[in-house]
Amino acid sequence: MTQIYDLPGHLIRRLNQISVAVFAAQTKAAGFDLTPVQYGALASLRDHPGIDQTTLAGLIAHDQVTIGGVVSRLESRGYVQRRVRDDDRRARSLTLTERGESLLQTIQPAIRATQEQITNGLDEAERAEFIRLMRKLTDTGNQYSRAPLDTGGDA
Amino acid sequence: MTQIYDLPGHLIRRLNQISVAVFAAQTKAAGFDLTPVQYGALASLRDHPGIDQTTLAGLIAHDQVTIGGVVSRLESRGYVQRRVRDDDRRARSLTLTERGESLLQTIQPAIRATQEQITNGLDEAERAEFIRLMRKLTDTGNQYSRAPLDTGGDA
DNA sequence: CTCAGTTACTATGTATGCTAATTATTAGTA
DNA sequence: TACTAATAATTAGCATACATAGTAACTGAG
Repeated sequence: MTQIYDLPGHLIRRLNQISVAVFAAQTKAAGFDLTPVQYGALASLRDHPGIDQTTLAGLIAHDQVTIGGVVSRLESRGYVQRRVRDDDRRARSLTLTERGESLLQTIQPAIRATQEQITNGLDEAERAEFIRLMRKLTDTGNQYSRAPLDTGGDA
Repeated sequence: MTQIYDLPGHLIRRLNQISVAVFAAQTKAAGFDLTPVQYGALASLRDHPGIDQTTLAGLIAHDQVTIGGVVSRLESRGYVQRRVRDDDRRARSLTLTERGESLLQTIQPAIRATQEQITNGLDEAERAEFIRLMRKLTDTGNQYSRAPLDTGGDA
Protein backbone atom coordinates (compact mmCIF):
# COMPACT_ATOMS: atom_id res chain seq x y z
CA MET A 1 0.00 0.00 0.00
CA THR A 2 2.51 2.67 1.09
CA GLN A 3 0.03 5.48 1.56
CA ILE A 4 2.19 8.49 0.81
CA TYR A 5 0.03 10.53 3.20
CA ASP A 6 1.89 9.10 6.18
CA LEU A 7 5.41 9.65 4.83
CA PRO A 8 7.36 12.41 6.58
CA GLY A 9 8.67 13.59 3.21
CA HIS A 10 5.16 14.10 1.88
CA LEU A 11 3.95 15.90 4.99
CA ILE A 12 6.98 18.17 4.97
CA ARG A 13 6.39 19.05 1.33
CA ARG A 14 2.73 19.82 2.02
CA LEU A 15 3.67 21.95 5.00
CA ASN A 16 6.15 23.94 2.96
CA GLN A 17 3.60 24.38 0.21
CA ILE A 18 1.08 25.74 2.71
CA SER A 19 3.71 27.93 4.34
CA VAL A 20 4.66 29.51 1.03
CA ALA A 21 1.00 30.03 0.08
CA VAL A 22 0.25 31.72 3.40
CA PHE A 23 3.30 33.95 3.01
CA ALA A 24 2.19 34.98 -0.47
CA ALA A 25 -1.37 35.67 0.64
CA GLN A 26 -0.38 37.70 3.71
CA THR A 27 2.24 39.83 1.96
CA LYS A 28 -0.05 40.44 -1.01
CA ALA A 29 -2.94 41.40 1.30
CA ALA A 30 -0.59 43.87 2.98
CA GLY A 31 0.26 45.37 -0.40
CA PHE A 32 3.69 43.81 -0.95
CA ASP A 33 5.13 41.58 -3.64
CA LEU A 34 7.92 39.57 -2.08
CA THR A 35 8.81 35.87 -1.91
CA PRO A 36 9.96 34.09 1.27
CA VAL A 37 13.50 33.77 -0.09
CA GLN A 38 13.63 37.45 -0.96
CA TYR A 39 12.51 38.33 2.55
CA GLY A 40 15.12 36.02 4.02
CA ALA A 41 17.84 37.62 1.93
CA LEU A 42 16.82 41.15 2.92
CA ALA A 43 16.57 40.28 6.62
CA SER A 44 19.98 38.63 6.51
CA LEU A 45 21.54 41.61 4.74
CA ARG A 46 20.19 43.93 7.40
CA ASP A 47 21.96 41.88 10.07
CA HIS A 48 25.13 41.41 8.01
CA PRO A 49 25.67 44.43 5.77
CA GLY A 50 28.45 44.22 3.19
CA ILE A 51 28.67 40.43 2.87
CA ASP A 52 29.15 38.82 -0.52
CA GLN A 53 26.77 36.45 -2.28
CA THR A 54 28.48 33.26 -1.16
CA THR A 55 28.32 34.31 2.48
CA LEU A 56 24.68 35.28 2.09
CA ALA A 57 23.92 31.92 0.49
CA GLY A 58 25.48 30.18 3.51
CA LEU A 59 23.53 32.30 5.98
CA ILE A 60 20.15 31.39 4.55
CA ALA A 61 21.09 27.89 3.38
CA HIS A 62 20.85 28.28 -0.36
CA ASP A 63 23.13 27.55 -3.27
CA GLN A 64 25.05 30.34 -4.94
CA VAL A 65 23.18 30.18 -8.23
CA THR A 66 19.75 30.67 -6.68
CA ILE A 67 21.03 33.54 -4.56
CA GLY A 68 22.62 35.15 -7.59
CA GLY A 69 19.20 35.32 -9.23
CA VAL A 70 17.42 36.45 -6.07
CA VAL A 71 19.92 39.26 -5.48
CA SER A 72 19.72 40.26 -9.11
CA ARG A 73 15.96 40.71 -8.85
CA LEU A 74 16.21 42.54 -5.53
CA GLU A 75 18.80 44.86 -7.08
CA SER A 76 16.72 45.63 -10.14
CA ARG A 77 13.82 46.52 -7.86
CA GLY A 78 16.01 48.89 -5.87
CA TYR A 79 16.14 47.05 -2.54
CA VAL A 80 19.78 46.02 -2.63
CA GLN A 81 23.01 47.58 -3.82
CA ARG A 82 25.63 45.29 -5.35
CA ARG A 83 29.19 46.56 -5.65
CA VAL A 84 32.42 44.91 -6.75
CA ARG A 85 34.65 44.65 -3.71
CA ASP A 86 37.92 46.57 -3.86
CA ASP A 87 40.01 43.99 -2.02
CA ASP A 88 38.63 41.09 -4.09
CA ARG A 89 37.31 41.91 -7.52
CA ARG A 90 35.66 38.50 -7.83
CA ALA A 91 33.25 39.22 -4.97
CA ARG A 92 30.28 41.58 -4.81
CA SER A 93 29.52 43.44 -1.61
CA LEU A 94 25.80 43.58 -0.81
CA THR A 95 23.99 46.24 1.23
CA LEU A 96 20.37 47.24 1.69
CA THR A 97 19.26 50.50 0.11
CA GLU A 98 17.03 52.86 2.09
CA ARG A 99 14.16 51.47 0.09
CA GLY A 100 15.18 47.99 1.26
CA GLU A 101 15.43 49.02 4.91
CA SER A 102 12.05 50.70 4.71
CA LEU A 103 10.44 47.66 3.12
CA LEU A 104 11.75 45.40 5.87
CA GLN A 105 10.17 47.59 8.52
CA THR A 106 6.77 48.05 6.93
CA ILE A 107 6.43 44.39 6.00
CA GLN A 108 7.07 43.23 9.57
CA PRO A 109 3.41 42.83 10.63
CA ALA A 110 2.66 40.67 7.59
CA ILE A 111 5.62 38.41 8.43
CA ARG A 112 4.41 38.02 11.99
CA ALA A 113 0.88 37.24 10.83
CA THR A 114 2.26 34.68 8.39
CA GLN A 115 4.20 32.79 11.06
CA GLU A 116 1.16 32.77 13.31
CA GLN A 117 -1.20 31.54 10.64
CA ILE A 118 1.13 28.71 9.66
CA THR A 119 0.99 27.23 13.16
CA ASN A 120 -2.50 28.31 14.21
CA GLY A 121 -3.71 24.71 14.11
CA LEU A 122 -1.65 24.03 17.25
CA ASP A 123 -2.05 25.19 20.83
CA GLU A 124 0.82 26.93 22.58
CA ALA A 125 2.45 23.80 23.98
CA GLU A 126 2.21 21.96 20.67
CA ARG A 127 3.59 24.92 18.80
CA ALA A 128 6.64 25.12 21.05
CA GLU A 129 7.21 21.39 20.78
CA PHE A 130 6.82 21.47 17.02
CA ILE A 131 9.44 24.20 16.67
CA ARG A 132 11.76 22.36 19.01
CA LEU A 133 11.49 19.19 16.92
CA MET A 134 12.02 21.09 13.68
CA ARG A 135 15.15 22.73 15.05
CA LYS A 136 16.43 19.34 16.14
CA LEU A 137 15.77 17.85 12.71
CA THR A 138 17.30 20.72 10.77
CA ASP A 139 20.35 20.61 13.03
CA THR A 140 20.78 16.89 12.48
CA GLY A 141 19.93 17.02 8.79
CA ASN A 142 21.97 20.06 7.85
CA GLN A 143 24.84 17.85 6.75
CA TYR A 144 22.58 16.05 4.23
CA SER A 145 21.58 19.25 2.47
CA ARG A 146 23.42 20.26 -0.67
CA ALA A 147 23.22 23.88 0.47
CA PRO A 148 23.94 23.55 4.18
CA LEU A 149 23.43 26.38 6.59
CA ASP A 150 26.72 28.10 7.29
CA THR A 151 26.59 30.83 9.89
CA GLY A 152 30.29 30.73 10.51
CA GLY A 153 29.70 29.33 13.96
CA ASP A 154 26.85 31.50 15.25
CA ALA A 155 23.13 30.84 15.55
CA MET B 1 16.39 41.36 15.47
CA THR B 2 13.94 39.02 13.84
CA GLN B 3 16.29 36.10 13.57
CA ILE B 4 14.78 34.17 10.70
CA TYR B 5 16.19 30.99 12.22
CA ASP B 6 13.30 30.85 14.68
CA LEU B 7 10.52 31.43 12.18
CA PRO B 8 8.36 28.36 11.45
CA GLY B 9 8.40 29.24 7.76
CA HIS B 10 12.18 29.16 7.63
CA LEU B 11 12.44 25.89 9.55
CA ILE B 12 9.83 24.27 7.33
CA ARG B 13 11.69 25.36 4.21
CA ARG B 14 14.97 24.00 5.58
CA LEU B 15 13.30 20.73 6.47
CA ASN B 16 11.87 20.37 3.00
CA GLN B 17 15.23 21.18 1.48
CA ILE B 18 16.88 18.48 3.58
CA SER B 19 14.08 16.03 2.81
CA VAL B 20 14.47 16.53 -0.93
CA ALA B 21 18.26 16.22 -0.71
CA VAL B 22 18.01 12.97 1.26
CA PHE B 23 15.51 11.59 -1.25
CA ALA B 24 17.81 12.44 -4.15
CA ALA B 25 20.86 10.92 -2.44
CA GLN B 26 19.08 7.70 -1.41
CA THR B 27 17.44 7.07 -4.77
CA LYS B 28 20.62 7.87 -6.66
CA ALA B 29 22.65 5.57 -4.38
CA ALA B 30 20.13 2.82 -5.15
CA GLY B 31 20.62 3.40 -8.87
CA PHE B 32 17.43 5.33 -9.63
CA ASP B 33 16.76 8.75 -11.08
CA LEU B 34 13.43 9.94 -9.73
CA THR B 35 12.17 13.07 -7.97
CA PRO B 36 9.86 13.03 -4.93
CA VAL B 37 6.97 14.35 -7.00
CA GLN B 38 7.50 11.71 -9.65
CA TYR B 39 7.47 9.02 -6.97
CA GLY B 40 4.29 10.46 -5.47
CA ALA B 41 2.60 10.44 -8.85
CA LEU B 42 3.57 6.84 -9.57
CA ALA B 43 2.49 5.62 -6.12
CA SER B 44 -0.82 7.41 -6.48
CA LEU B 45 -1.43 5.94 -9.93
CA ARG B 46 -0.81 2.45 -8.60
CA ASP B 47 -3.56 2.96 -6.02
CA HIS B 48 -5.90 4.75 -8.43
CA PRO B 49 -5.36 3.41 -11.93
CA GLY B 50 -7.13 5.16 -14.77
CA ILE B 51 -7.61 8.55 -13.14
CA ASP B 52 -7.10 11.73 -15.13
CA GLN B 53 -4.51 14.44 -14.51
CA THR B 54 -6.80 16.75 -12.55
CA THR B 55 -7.74 13.95 -10.15
CA LEU B 56 -4.10 12.99 -9.78
CA ALA B 57 -3.20 16.61 -9.05
CA GLY B 58 -5.82 16.67 -6.28
CA LEU B 59 -4.59 13.40 -4.78
CA ILE B 60 -1.04 14.62 -4.34
CA ALA B 61 -1.89 18.28 -3.77
CA HIS B 62 -0.38 19.88 -6.83
CA ASP B 63 -1.61 22.24 -9.49
CA GLN B 64 -2.59 20.92 -12.90
CA VAL B 65 0.21 22.60 -14.81
CA THR B 66 2.97 21.05 -12.68
CA ILE B 67 1.36 17.62 -12.92
CA GLY B 68 1.02 17.97 -16.68
CA GLY B 69 4.78 18.37 -16.92
CA VAL B 70 5.51 15.60 -14.43
CA VAL B 71 3.25 13.13 -16.24
CA SER B 72 4.73 14.14 -19.56
CA ARG B 73 8.23 13.27 -18.35
CA LEU B 74 7.07 10.02 -16.77
CA GLU B 75 5.37 9.09 -20.03
CA SER B 76 8.41 9.82 -22.16
CA ARG B 77 10.46 7.59 -19.87
CA GLY B 78 7.97 4.77 -20.24
CA TYR B 79 6.60 4.60 -16.70
CA VAL B 80 3.09 5.86 -17.45
CA GLN B 81 0.61 5.46 -20.26
CA ARG B 82 -1.55 8.44 -21.15
CA ARG B 83 -4.68 7.84 -23.22
CA VAL B 84 -7.53 10.13 -24.28
CA ARG B 85 -10.63 8.94 -22.48
CA ASP B 86 -13.46 7.68 -24.66
CA ASP B 87 -16.27 9.10 -22.56
CA ASP B 88 -14.58 12.50 -22.24
CA ARG B 89 -12.14 13.47 -24.93
CA ARG B 90 -10.81 16.39 -22.85
CA ALA B 91 -9.44 14.06 -20.20
CA ARG B 92 -6.47 11.72 -20.31
CA SER B 93 -6.62 8.42 -18.51
CA LEU B 94 -3.37 7.55 -16.72
CA THR B 95 -2.09 4.07 -15.90
CA LEU B 96 1.25 2.63 -14.87
CA THR B 97 3.13 0.59 -17.44
CA GLU B 98 4.80 -2.65 -16.38
CA ARG B 99 8.02 -0.70 -16.28
CA GLY B 100 6.34 1.74 -13.89
CA GLU B 101 5.00 -1.02 -11.62
CA SER B 102 8.40 -2.66 -11.55
CA LEU B 103 10.14 0.61 -10.68
CA LEU B 104 7.76 1.22 -7.77
CA GLN B 105 8.57 -2.17 -6.31
CA THR B 106 12.33 -2.06 -6.67
CA ILE B 107 12.62 1.49 -5.39
CA GLN B 108 10.70 0.68 -2.20
CA PRO B 109 13.75 0.11 0.07
CA ALA B 110 15.24 3.45 -0.95
CA ILE B 111 11.97 5.20 -0.10
CA ARG B 112 11.87 3.55 3.31
CA ALA B 113 15.49 4.49 3.97
CA THR B 114 14.74 8.06 2.95
CA GLN B 115 11.85 8.46 5.36
CA GLU B 116 13.93 7.02 8.15
CA GLN B 117 16.93 9.21 7.50
CA ILE B 118 14.79 12.35 7.44
CA THR B 119 13.58 11.74 10.98
CA ASN B 120 16.60 9.94 12.42
CA GLY B 121 17.39 12.92 14.63
CA LEU B 122 14.35 12.05 16.76
CA ASP B 123 13.62 9.16 19.08
CA GLU B 124 10.51 7.05 18.57
CA ALA B 125 8.19 9.13 20.75
CA GLU B 126 9.36 12.39 19.21
CA ARG B 127 9.00 11.01 15.73
CA ALA B 128 5.40 9.96 16.35
CA GLU B 129 4.58 13.31 17.90
CA PHE B 130 6.23 15.18 15.04
CA ILE B 131 4.18 13.31 12.46
CA ARG B 132 1.01 13.88 14.47
CA LEU B 133 1.68 17.62 14.60
CA MET B 134 2.45 17.77 10.89
CA ARG B 135 -0.77 15.97 10.03
CA LYS B 136 -2.67 18.39 12.24
CA LEU B 137 -1.04 21.39 10.56
CA THR B 138 -1.54 20.14 7.02
CA ASP B 139 -5.17 19.34 7.81
CA THR B 140 -5.75 22.82 9.19
CA GLY B 141 -3.71 24.55 6.53
CA ASN B 142 -5.00 22.67 3.52
CA GLN B 143 -7.51 25.40 2.83
CA TYR B 144 -4.75 28.00 2.56
CA SER B 145 -2.89 26.11 -0.14
CA ARG B 146 -3.44 27.09 -3.74
CA ALA B 147 -3.32 23.43 -4.69
CA PRO B 148 -5.26 21.81 -1.83
CA LEU B 149 -5.29 18.10 -1.23
CA ASP B 150 -8.46 16.61 -2.68
CA THR B 151 -8.95 12.91 -2.01
CA GLY B 152 -12.66 13.04 -2.69
CA GLY B 153 -13.37 12.36 0.96
CA ASP B 154 -10.90 9.59 1.79
CA ALA B 155 -7.59 9.64 3.58
C1' DC C 1 -31.39 21.79 -29.99
C1' DT C 2 -28.82 26.01 -28.73
C1' DC C 3 -25.84 28.45 -26.11
C1' DA C 4 -23.84 29.94 -21.83
C1' DG C 5 -21.11 28.17 -18.34
C1' DT C 6 -17.93 24.76 -16.81
C1' DT C 7 -14.15 21.67 -17.17
C1' DA C 8 -9.49 19.25 -18.80
C1' DC C 9 -5.63 20.30 -20.60
C1' DT C 10 -2.00 23.12 -22.68
C1' DA C 11 0.90 27.40 -23.46
C1' DT C 12 3.38 31.19 -21.52
C1' DG C 13 5.86 33.55 -18.07
C1' DT C 14 8.10 34.13 -13.41
C1' DA C 15 10.71 32.40 -9.44
C1' DT C 16 12.84 28.83 -6.83
C1' DG C 17 16.42 25.20 -6.29
C1' DC C 18 19.72 22.43 -7.94
C1' DT C 19 24.06 20.37 -11.04
C1' DA C 20 27.82 21.01 -14.08
C1' DA C 21 30.77 23.83 -16.60
C1' DT C 22 33.03 28.33 -17.53
C1' DT C 23 35.28 32.84 -16.54
C1' DA C 24 37.75 36.03 -13.81
C1' DT C 25 40.46 36.67 -10.01
C1' DT C 26 43.15 35.58 -6.01
C1' DA C 27 46.32 32.79 -3.16
C1' DG C 28 49.87 29.70 -2.50
C1' DT C 29 54.00 27.34 -3.95
C1' DA C 30 58.14 25.76 -6.35
C1' DT D 1 58.27 34.97 -10.85
C1' DA D 2 55.66 31.29 -13.16
C1' DC D 3 52.35 27.99 -12.34
C1' DT D 4 48.80 25.52 -9.96
C1' DA D 5 45.00 25.38 -7.04
C1' DA D 6 41.18 27.49 -5.06
C1' DT D 7 37.41 30.70 -5.01
C1' DA D 8 33.27 34.16 -6.46
C1' DA D 9 30.13 34.72 -10.00
C1' DT D 10 27.89 33.56 -13.97
C1' DT D 11 25.92 30.62 -17.73
C1' DA D 12 23.30 26.79 -19.31
C1' DG D 13 20.12 23.27 -18.41
C1' DC D 14 16.53 20.54 -15.84
C1' DA D 15 12.53 20.09 -12.73
C1' DT D 16 9.32 21.81 -9.67
C1' DA D 17 5.54 25.24 -8.44
C1' DC D 18 2.55 28.64 -9.34
C1' DA D 19 -0.59 32.41 -12.00
C1' DT D 20 -2.96 33.58 -16.07
C1' DA D 21 -4.94 32.88 -20.35
C1' DG D 22 -6.38 30.17 -24.20
C1' DT D 23 -8.46 25.95 -26.67
C1' DA D 24 -11.25 21.98 -27.05
C1' DA D 25 -14.96 19.46 -25.22
C1' DC D 26 -18.76 18.58 -22.18
C1' DT D 27 -23.16 19.89 -19.44
C1' DG D 28 -27.39 21.75 -18.40
C1' DA D 29 -31.05 25.30 -18.67
C1' DG D 30 -34.38 27.09 -21.72
